[in-house]
Amino acid sequence: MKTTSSMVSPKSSVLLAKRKRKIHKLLEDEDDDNVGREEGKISEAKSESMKGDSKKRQFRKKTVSFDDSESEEEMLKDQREKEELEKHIREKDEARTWKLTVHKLTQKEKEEEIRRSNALEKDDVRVLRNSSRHEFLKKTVDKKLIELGNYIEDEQYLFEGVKLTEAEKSDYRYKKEIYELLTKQSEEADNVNEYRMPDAYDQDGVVNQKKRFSAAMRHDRDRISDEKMNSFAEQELWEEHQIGKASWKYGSENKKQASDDYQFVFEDQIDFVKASVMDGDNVCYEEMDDSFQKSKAKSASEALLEERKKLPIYPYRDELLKALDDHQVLVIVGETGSGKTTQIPQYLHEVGYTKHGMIACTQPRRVAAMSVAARVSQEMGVKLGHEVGYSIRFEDCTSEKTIVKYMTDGMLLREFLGEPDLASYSVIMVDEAHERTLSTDILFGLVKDISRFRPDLKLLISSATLDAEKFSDYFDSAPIFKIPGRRYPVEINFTKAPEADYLDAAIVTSLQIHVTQPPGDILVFLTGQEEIETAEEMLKQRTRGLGSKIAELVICPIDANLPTELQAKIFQPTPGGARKIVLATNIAETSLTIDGIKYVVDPGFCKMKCYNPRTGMESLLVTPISKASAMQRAGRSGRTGPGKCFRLYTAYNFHNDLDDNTVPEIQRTNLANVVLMLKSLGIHDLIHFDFMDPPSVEALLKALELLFALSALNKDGDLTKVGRRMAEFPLDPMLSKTIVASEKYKCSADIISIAAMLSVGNSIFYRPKDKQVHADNARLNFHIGNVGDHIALLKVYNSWKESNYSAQWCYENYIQLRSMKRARDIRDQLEGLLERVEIELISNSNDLDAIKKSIASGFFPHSARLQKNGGYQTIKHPQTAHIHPSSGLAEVLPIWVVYHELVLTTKEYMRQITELKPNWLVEIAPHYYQLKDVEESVSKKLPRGEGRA
DNA sequence: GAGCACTGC
Repeated sequence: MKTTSSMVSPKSSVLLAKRKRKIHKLLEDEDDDNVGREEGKISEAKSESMKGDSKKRQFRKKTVSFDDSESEEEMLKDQREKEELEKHIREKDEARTWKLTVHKLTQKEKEEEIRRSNALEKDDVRVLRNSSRHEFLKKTVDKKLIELGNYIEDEQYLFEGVKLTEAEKSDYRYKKEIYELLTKQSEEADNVNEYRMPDAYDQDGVVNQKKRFSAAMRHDRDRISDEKMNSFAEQELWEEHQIGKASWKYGSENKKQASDDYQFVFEDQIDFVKASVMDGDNVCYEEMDDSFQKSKAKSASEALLEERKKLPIYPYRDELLKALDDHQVLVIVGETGSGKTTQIPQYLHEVGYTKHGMIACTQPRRVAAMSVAARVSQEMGVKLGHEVGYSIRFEDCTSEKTIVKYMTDGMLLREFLGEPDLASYSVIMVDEAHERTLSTDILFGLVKDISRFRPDLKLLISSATLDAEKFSDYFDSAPIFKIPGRRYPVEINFTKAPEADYLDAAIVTSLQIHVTQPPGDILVFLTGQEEIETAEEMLKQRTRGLGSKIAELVICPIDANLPTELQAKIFQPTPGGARKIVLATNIAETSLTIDGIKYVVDPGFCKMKCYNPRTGMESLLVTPISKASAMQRAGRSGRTGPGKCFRLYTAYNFHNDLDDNTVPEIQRTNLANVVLMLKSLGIHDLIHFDFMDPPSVEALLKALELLFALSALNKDGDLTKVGRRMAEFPLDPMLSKTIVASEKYKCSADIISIAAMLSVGNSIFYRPKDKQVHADNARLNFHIGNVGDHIALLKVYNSWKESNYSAQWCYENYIQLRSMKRARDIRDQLEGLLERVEIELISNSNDLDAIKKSIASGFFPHSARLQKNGGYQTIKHPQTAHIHPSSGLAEVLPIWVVYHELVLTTKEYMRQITELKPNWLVEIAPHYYQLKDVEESVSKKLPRGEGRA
C-alpha cells in the first residue's frame, strides 16, 4: 500500500496526515489478509479472549468460595500495596526524578491502554477499528437520512475539509455499509446495553457478544462486595435509565415526544395540567397557555407558593421533618433541582427551629449563597438581609433579625473561630457536601465534634447520590433521606477505542455533532487556557474549509481568567440558524451553568493541583477525571431538555480506569492553613482528628513544622501569641506572618498591599497572545531598578491607586481590572484586621529594605541560593529550583532570594521573587538558620561572576 | 526564556 502513501498531497495539514495515517494503516491491514483469513484470525482471537475470560472466572470463583479468608487476603494485599507504595515514594524522593517518572508513567499508561484496547478489539470488525470517530456519527446519525441515501451528502461534509483520495473515499463507503449492517442488527437486538460490544459476527454463530459480556458482568457482580455493588449498580442503572429515556425521543416520530418535554418544563409552574400532560394530547397546550396566564394574573406570592409545591421535595416535607425530629444528624440525597437548598430551611423555620437559633446553610461558592438567599427571601416575602440573609467574604448581608443564613463554607469556618460551639445556630445544613472542598471537610470534623455536646443542634448533610453511604457512616450511621431529582434524560456515548489525541478527537466530535445532530449548543470540556486557544484555532481552521455547507458555528471560549466582558459572550443567546460551541475548563462543571447546552463532549481529563509535602512543591497535572466528575459533566447537557454526552473514552475505561470520586482536596493540599486554624480552635491532636478522609501524617507534620518555624507554635505545639494574631488573617500562614512582622519594620500598609496582590494569584498581568510584546514592556515598567516581584506588585497597586482606581489605567498597562478590584477588596479587609490585632497602619514605601525584611520574616523557609550552573538551590531542604521566566529578576539572578511559591511545570520554578541579604536570615530566624548555613556557602561557592557579586 | 484547573477565607 505504499503507493497510496505517495499519493498524500504535500499540502496536507497535520490533521489530514494523521487521519490518513490511520486510514493507510487500515488499508495495509486489509491488504495483508484476505477476508476469509481475516475471519479466521478473528475467531481465533475470540477463543483466545474467551480463554482469558474463563481464567478470570475461575479466579473469581476462587475468591468467592474462600469468602472467610478474603478479609485476611485483602489485608495482606493492602499491606503489600502499602509497602509497595512506600517503596514507590522513597524511590521518588528527589523531585526531579519524581517528575520524570510521573511523565513516563503517563506515557506508559497511554501505551498500555492502547495495547490493551487493541487486544480487546481483536474480536472486533477490523475495518471499524480505526474509525472510532465515525462511530459517533454512525451511532447517532438520523436513520432516515441513511435510508434516503442522503449520507453521501454528509460524507461530503466530512471529506470537504480533508480532501481524501478516491481510494479512501471508497473505503469510507465500505465502512458505511458495514455500519448499516450493524445498525440493523442492533435494532433487532432486544436490550441495548451501553457496553455495546460489536455484534457483527453474531449471525455467523461464532460467539454472542452480548451474552458473553453479560455473563462477564454477572461474574463481576458476584465478586464485588455488596456495598460497592450498590453504587456500581446505581450508576449503571442511572445511565441505562437515561439512555432508555433518551433513545425513543429521537427518531422519525419524535415530534410528539418533544412537545411532551416542553410541557414538562411548564409543569414547573402550573398546577393542574399534569393529567393532560400525561395524556400527551395537543389540546393541553392551549389549556396550559391559559392557565399560564391565570397563574401570572395571581399575586406573585401565591404563584411562588404554588411553585414551591411543585418541587419534588414537597411531598416529603412532613416525613423529612419527622426524621429530623427523631435524629440529630440526617444525610439528604437529592439531585439538583429537587429544591432541597431552598425549601428545607424554610420548612425548618415553619415548624419553629428558628426560635432557638439561626439556620445556617453552607454553599461552596459565593454566587450560590447569594442567589439562593435572594430566592428564599422572595419566597418568604421578606427583604433580603432581614429574616433571610447571606454572609460571604467582603459582604455580610445579615442583620439582627436574620434567622435563615446562607453562607460559604469557609465563612462558617471563620465563624467557628469567634464562636467555637456555634451557639447562635440551631441547625447547620452543609449543602453540596459531595464536592468535598477543603472547608467542607474541616467543617465535618468540627460539626461532628460539637454535635456531641450540643444535642439540640441539628445537622443536615446534603449531597448528590454517590457518596451518601460514606457520609452516613462517618456521622455514626445517620439515616439517609432520599429525594428524587428532576432532570432530563441524557444519552451517554462512549468511543469504541481510546483516542490517542483527545484534543483532535474533541474537535472532530464537535464538528460531527454540528453536522449530524438537531439544533442545540455544544459544551466541550478542556483542561486549560492554552488548550482552549488551540482548540479555537483548529475549529476555525476546519470550519473555514467547510464554508457555507454547514450552519454557522459560534465559538465561545471560557475560563476563569478571561476578562468579564468576554465571559459574558457565552450567555448571549445563539443567533438563529447557528450553533454555539462552548470551549470551557472545569469552570463549567460546577461553577457556571449555560442554558441551551444539549451536547457535552467530555475528553475525560482535567488539571489537578497536587501538593508534595516532601518537597513543599505544588504541581498542576493533567489527570483523568473521576466517575462522579464524568456524571456531573454529562448532566450539564440535560438542564433545559434531553441531552447527549459524548465521552472520548471507552466504557471499559470508564468502569475500570476512572476513580469513583475525585481525591478530596484535603489530601492534596498544603495544610499549613488548616493546621493553624484547628490549633486556634484548641484542637491539639491533629493526627487523630476525626477527618472523613485523613490527610497524610507527613503533610500534617510538614505543616506543623512550618508553623513552628514561623513561631506560630511553641515547642509543645501550642499556639503562641504570634500564632493567634496570624490566625486572624484569611491568608497563607507565611503571608500572615509577613504582616505580623511588618509591625516591627513599620511598613504594615505596604505589606498588606503586597499580601493582597499575592493572594489574588497569577491573573494580574494580562497577556493576550497577539500583544505579548506590548504587555511585556508594560510590565517591565514596574520592575525598574530590579526591585523584585513583591515590590513590583506594590508599585502596580500604588500606581493604580494613584490613577484613582482607573479602568483606563489598567487597560493601558495590561493589568486585569477584575484582579485589581479583588486585590482592593482583600486589602480593605486586611486593613480592618490590622486594627483588630492592634498593628498600626504605617506606610514606609521608601525603605525597601524594611519591606524586604518583613517579607523575609514570613518567607525565610523559602529561601534559595544561586548555584554555579545558574540554577538555584533551596537552603534548608536542598532542592533545585529556577526563577520563573515571568519574574522581573529572571535575568538578574541575585545570589540570595526568597520566593513566594515553588511550582512544578516543565521545571521547578520559583514564582514571585525578592532579593535577600544572607545575614538577614540569621537575624530574622536564628532558630532556623545558623551563621554557618549562610556564611560557609558564601565563601566557598561563589558563582563565576555571572550573578552580581 | 516559559505558562496560569477551580473554589474559598
